[in-house]
Amino acid sequence: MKAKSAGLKTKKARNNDKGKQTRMPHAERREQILIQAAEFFSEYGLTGQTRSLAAACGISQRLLYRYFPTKSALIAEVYARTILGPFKGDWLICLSDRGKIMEERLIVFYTDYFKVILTRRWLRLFLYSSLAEENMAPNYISAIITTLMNTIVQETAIEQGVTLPDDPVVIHELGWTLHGAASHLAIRRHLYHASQSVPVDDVIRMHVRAFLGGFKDMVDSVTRG
Amino acid sequence: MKAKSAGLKTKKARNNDKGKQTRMPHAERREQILIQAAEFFSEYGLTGQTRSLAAACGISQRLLYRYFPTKSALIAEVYARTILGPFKGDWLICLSDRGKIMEERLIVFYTDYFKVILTRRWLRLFLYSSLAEENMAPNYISAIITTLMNTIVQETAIEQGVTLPDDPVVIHELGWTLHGAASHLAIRRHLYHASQSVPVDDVIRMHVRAFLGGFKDMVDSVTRG
DNA sequence: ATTTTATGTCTTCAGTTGACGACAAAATTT
DNA sequence: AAATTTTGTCGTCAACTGAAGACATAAAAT
Repeated sequence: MKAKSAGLKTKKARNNDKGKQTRMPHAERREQILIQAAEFFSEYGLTGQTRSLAAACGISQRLLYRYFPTKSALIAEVYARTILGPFKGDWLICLSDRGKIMEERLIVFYTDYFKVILTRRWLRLFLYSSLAEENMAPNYISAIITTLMNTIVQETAIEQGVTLPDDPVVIHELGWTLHGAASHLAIRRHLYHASQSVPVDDVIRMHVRAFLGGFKDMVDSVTRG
Repeated sequence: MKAKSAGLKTKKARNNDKGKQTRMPHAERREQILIQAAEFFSEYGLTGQTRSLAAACGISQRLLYRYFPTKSALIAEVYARTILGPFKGDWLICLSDRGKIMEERLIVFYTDYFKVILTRRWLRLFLYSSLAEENMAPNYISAIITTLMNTIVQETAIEQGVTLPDDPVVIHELGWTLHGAASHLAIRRHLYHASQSVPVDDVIRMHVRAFLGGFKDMVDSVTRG
């Protein structure tokens, strides 16, 4: 059952499909494509076809190439926006605010982080990219995450009066305990479709308390062995 | 620079490429393809091409279709073997062995689990599958993981004299704290190429102690709120 | 030794896919 | 209003891709 020459509608006929086929200013159209592309590639992977993407945008496939020289150039820009864009600068400031107890800081931060970063779209795109290119993901975000981990672990250690080991890699690893838990919560919810019956905020609070409650034992574990 | 008609070697000539082109018994060849396919699809994703896979196997593309009716039938079998195959039945027994303290049981289990299940191959294949098909992964493993989580949380609660909430979903979620940490450790190491300088066993021990040390607080967190 | 069967390759096909030349029309400039 | 530029589409190309027909040959059965 092939479509054969069904694509013979006049331009007017096709315009009727969507109501308006108005000509868009450059920046606006580009924006629209980038937004659609983020959604599209995050769902279907980086191997998703340009024709499907164009259809999703309601434009011809050729038009994509007026705005981006190649498919991978488009993907690179989508990645830069979707993955790197949403990181907030003031997260670090909030995490270092000793006016509040660590539990509150962490709960606030991870609740926000989960909502802003760990969305379905972000996660899927991030995973697709990480799987496809060995060091696309890590190179870009490692600096941010490193700082984040350092701040969290250092602040927690200060609050609990714990002495940290010297090795920065170990400190990093300590922070990943909580960060990994949050990340993996997102993977479960967005990718594995785990039960959503327990509210995210509750689970995050649980993880934060487990982290703080187990922090001393954890540090002991790596300092003594 | 195209190969043009470079594929004109006689069969003998091609045989020399690999030394032996011996004819294999059915089961053996099938086995070889499945092993190569697991490696192949885990590296290049489920969209990896049958021609490349055949090349990796050192056989013609056509031959794949003698052993598997379609590409997706091959993938399904690879998935069943690689993802589901390596689960060990006696893990549950070890975890329930009250002759040992929980810390030891958990360390032994997760060290083994990391080595056996959370390999690069397993992880990548699992993620590719999860991304591609909404509920391929969860349906297959959910039963196993559920039992695992229940056992771990229940045994820990007994050892620590903690009363658990009734909601099975919450209990599930408690267990995922540790399980997610281990899984995410694997993601970091195998996918993001994080530093490997701290031995896996040490990190796992750290996570287990953090889990046990924070368990009471965590349960309090979900029972009170 | 001859027939049969299973293993394996070459070749081709129909549909896909990134990319682009050529053309049409709307918006802007002159 | 005419010329120019920009936005947009159609059609096509060459390489790719899953699948399968036709044929060759090694191993096993008769």
